[in-house]
Amino acid sequence: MTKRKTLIDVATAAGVSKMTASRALRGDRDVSAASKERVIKAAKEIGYFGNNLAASLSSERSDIIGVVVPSLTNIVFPQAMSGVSDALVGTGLQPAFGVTDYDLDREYEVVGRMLSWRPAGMIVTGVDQSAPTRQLLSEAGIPIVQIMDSDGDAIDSIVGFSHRAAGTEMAQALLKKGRQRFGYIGCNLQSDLRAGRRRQGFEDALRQSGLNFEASLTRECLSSVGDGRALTQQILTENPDLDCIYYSNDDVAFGGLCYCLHSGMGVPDRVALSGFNGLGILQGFPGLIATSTTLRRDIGHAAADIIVGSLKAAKRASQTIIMQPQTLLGALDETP
Amino acid sequence: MTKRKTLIDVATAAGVSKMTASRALRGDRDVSAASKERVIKAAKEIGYFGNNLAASLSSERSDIIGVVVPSLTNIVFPQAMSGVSDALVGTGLQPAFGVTDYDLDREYEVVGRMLSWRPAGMIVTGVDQSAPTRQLLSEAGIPIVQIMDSDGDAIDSIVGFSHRAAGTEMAQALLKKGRQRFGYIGCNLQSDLRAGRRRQGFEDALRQSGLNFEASLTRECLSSVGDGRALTQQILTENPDLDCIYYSNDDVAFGGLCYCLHSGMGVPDRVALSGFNGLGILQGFPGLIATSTTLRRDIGHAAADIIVGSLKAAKRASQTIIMQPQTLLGALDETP
DNA sequence: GCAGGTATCGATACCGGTATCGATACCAGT
DNA sequence: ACTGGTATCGATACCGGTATCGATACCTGC
Repeated sequence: MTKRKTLIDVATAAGVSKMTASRALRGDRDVSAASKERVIKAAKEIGYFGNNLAASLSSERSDIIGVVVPSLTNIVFPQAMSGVSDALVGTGLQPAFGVTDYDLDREYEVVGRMLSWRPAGMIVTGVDQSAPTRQLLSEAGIPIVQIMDSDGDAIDSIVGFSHRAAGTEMAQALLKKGRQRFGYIGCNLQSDLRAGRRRQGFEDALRQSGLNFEASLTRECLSSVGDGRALTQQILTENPDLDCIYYSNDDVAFGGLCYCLHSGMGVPDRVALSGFNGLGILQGFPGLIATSTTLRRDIGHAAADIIVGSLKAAKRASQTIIMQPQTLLGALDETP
Repeated sequence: MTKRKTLIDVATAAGVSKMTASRALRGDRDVSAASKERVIKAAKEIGYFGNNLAASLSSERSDIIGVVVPSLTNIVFPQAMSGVSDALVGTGLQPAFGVTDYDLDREYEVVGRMLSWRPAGMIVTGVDQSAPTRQLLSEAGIPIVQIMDSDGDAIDSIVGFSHRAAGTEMAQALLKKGRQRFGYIGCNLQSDLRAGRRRQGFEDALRQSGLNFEASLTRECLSSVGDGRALTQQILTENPDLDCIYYSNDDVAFGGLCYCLHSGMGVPDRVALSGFNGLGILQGFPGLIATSTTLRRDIGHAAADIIVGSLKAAKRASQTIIMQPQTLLGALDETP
């Protein structure tokens, strides 16, 4: 490969100093229109693309926004990332994504490595960071936004909602519809603390009515839909009297719905199914699964906006934005 | 915020020069065990996390692997990213993801910006890059791997398969099962060139048997499952004689299955449905949709391995790995 | 005791940009 | 003609690390 082009090559080609070339390319002032044009033309001709490393090192700032998510295989996180990505288009900022696999030590590692690229801001998922991670973030001196969850202490800003409250609200809605015998099915609860909080919130509401889950199956899962189907078969076989099942999320609930449809069990009359997220998959059988719709894209978008805003304002303005999930009962709503 | 710690702070704290500190932290040779220990201890105490910008600028290399995908909302790409991410754990390399939204100009932009971080390697999706993008990549002097598609010219290495062949194979399998009246339903074909190639391959096989699609509905979609359901209703209403529908992918096909189950149409006896990817969602109704299973995670993993390997070997060894999809007919296989 | 080798360390020169400030040229106003 | 101001540009000093090479100390064998 040929040596990579540097700013000096551009400057030489344009017949100016590298400083003038630098200014011209960045649209800085103090450059005549004529030089500017010559430099830009020269840069294009020799195929110059700059070196962010040097630029950021020198200017003590980069245009990277670090985004840390626990998983890529749960579609809600890519959707949130998508919102971030969209919000940053045209701002000159660029997202960089990192994955933690729901592991707090990995998260520390990933955050540390990201910070060492001196990003302009960071977006991290959830509020359950370890103490060292929180310290890293809060000492970084850049805007930090925690997303997807508001059941905890803020490092700086938060865009999310209370999973606990979402669980409670869903339980209350189902109770109001006369459901009494509840089962719970969950996947990956070890690591997914937010799903655990939803369950807790749900349980709280049940207890307030003197009830509790009559059965509960939790398991580390691979295929959410397939496992949801299998676990639903198991729970309904072992507990044929259940009239409502709360799932850790929509994927698993949808698997349950597939089982019920396949075995001819009436949904939601005979047994009501309730998930979480309002995923697109539910459109396969509209209204049959009660869910809480969460605005993942909007959350990602809003988080990015906070960072863009506080970079422009050149000051940290911590804020907390709650994007309340909406409880949708679907067909269940039409029953008395 | 307090001034960020630099290597000099660590060196001072440990009572050595910054050069010795640098060597100690990187595990370089030429450092006594005693100094090494003191430096590492000092670094931990003052919370030093390095500055990748300076390190990479100076050493002319970074530990970033750039990964460019067209979309985050189509689950197959996050799955491939996941494979990359896994493969890089423990290698000291770090993935950085970029999104193009299926836009060739955005792709050029994203690739250019990534390259200006001087990554150690790049993984890009597909083989349909624009000429300028290809030039950027091939001149970067780093290992490049194109993934997910082998129907085109390689820049360097390729890990993928022929979508065209996959379409052909599926059509042949369905023809062999006696299907004769085919419909096609596709979402987002404008941008998803690979889905288009599958359709072409499928059509090729039909023509060889003197057949063709009797009906075809394509549309830019939002919710694949929901749109698949609606489009299937439409195509079957307008063409009640179809005995097989090929979809652009499994999501859309699954929506179609939901419609058929809901309206009591026998699948696959009355009408066979065929998708692509072997998604987990199919486990909701195992075997009812014929599909081609693609190894997204493995593709991502293999691509990352190629880069890791060629970095270790310090030479570019272009290779092409074909991970052939497997055509699964499911329940259809049990019909004569 | 001395030559030659090895282990350890630090001074110095970069890497490729940007910030800063001074130099130069040119203009208008008096 | 001279002064003061503005527009344009370049020399220089960094940013925070790493590569290189020379310096020093210590050890070994004869």
